[in-house]
Amino acid sequence: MSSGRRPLSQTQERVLALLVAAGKPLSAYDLLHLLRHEGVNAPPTVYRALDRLVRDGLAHRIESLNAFVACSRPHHQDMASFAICDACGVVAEFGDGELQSRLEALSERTGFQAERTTVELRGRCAACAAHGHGHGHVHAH
Amino acid sequence: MSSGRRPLSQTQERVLALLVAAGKPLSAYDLLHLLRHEGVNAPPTVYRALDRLVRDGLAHRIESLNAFVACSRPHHQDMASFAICDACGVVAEFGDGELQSRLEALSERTGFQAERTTVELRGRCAACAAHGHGHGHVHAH
DNA sequence: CCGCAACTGATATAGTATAACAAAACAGTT
DNA sequence: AACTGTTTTGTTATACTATATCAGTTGCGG
Repeated sequence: MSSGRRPLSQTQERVLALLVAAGKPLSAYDLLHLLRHEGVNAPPTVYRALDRLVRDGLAHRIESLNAFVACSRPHHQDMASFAICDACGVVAEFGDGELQSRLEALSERTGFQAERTTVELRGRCAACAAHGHGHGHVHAH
Repeated sequence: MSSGRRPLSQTQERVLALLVAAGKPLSAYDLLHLLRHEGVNAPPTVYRALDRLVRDGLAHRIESLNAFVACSRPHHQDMASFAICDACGVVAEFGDGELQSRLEALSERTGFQAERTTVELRGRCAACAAHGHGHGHVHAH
């Protein structure tokens, strides 16, 4: 039996590196376009790399954006939550123990067995809220 | 100045009725197929009706499913959270004041101004967890 | 060497969502 | 009734997101 996980493949490394470099969520197709000149031409390749990264906790999927972001706390494997600024696109990842235990308490009460939890706040980060970026929107296109 | 909102249009009523009748999340295209024989032929019609229902708090979007569900507590307008059973497809909506104040406290601390909050638990409801529906999946297609 | 598991390539297709424009419905006002 | 602004709908086209499928490859343990 092999103890540790397999190392990341070339493609997986590249995708992770691009996510880290971006510092913001990228869609699978954003990644695909960035990888075109490196010989990656097909969506499945990107999705498969992302699957692996998400499974290993090195990246997260942001459901409300249909996009992916590098994990900023790869060594923690607790529940991750996200605050997403709709003005500048920055995502802050946070782990909130109290939030987590609150949700676990809810599981106890209701018998619901959670396997995956999504917590996403959409709004304006402190900088953008202060800055008069009151009504902007991020467009990737 | 008109005080109350406009009443729902025919299409909006129909979409809401279908969501209520389903008792589960439906995708926009599920709704579109159900409405074809009533003269609705185009995605935008459905999406526009859904926009209205979501704006008014009569329906919610489930981000992790790309689907929509009727609000089970239309008179509350506080934060809604969802527990989604991946075995039977049932969605339980709950409002959790403590969860909400926890997230508001986080806003205070960080200066992040949340406009919209998504909380979604994916897993198995009590019935399915007990029942040995340990590994099933819901497929609409 | 063999077999297994993971990864990739490639093509096709399915599923989700919006842009843009014209037309009609409706409420409130003059 | 005519005017105005807003909302809704119709319609066409398109963009964006994601997976199915099958064949081929690579790496590693037995």
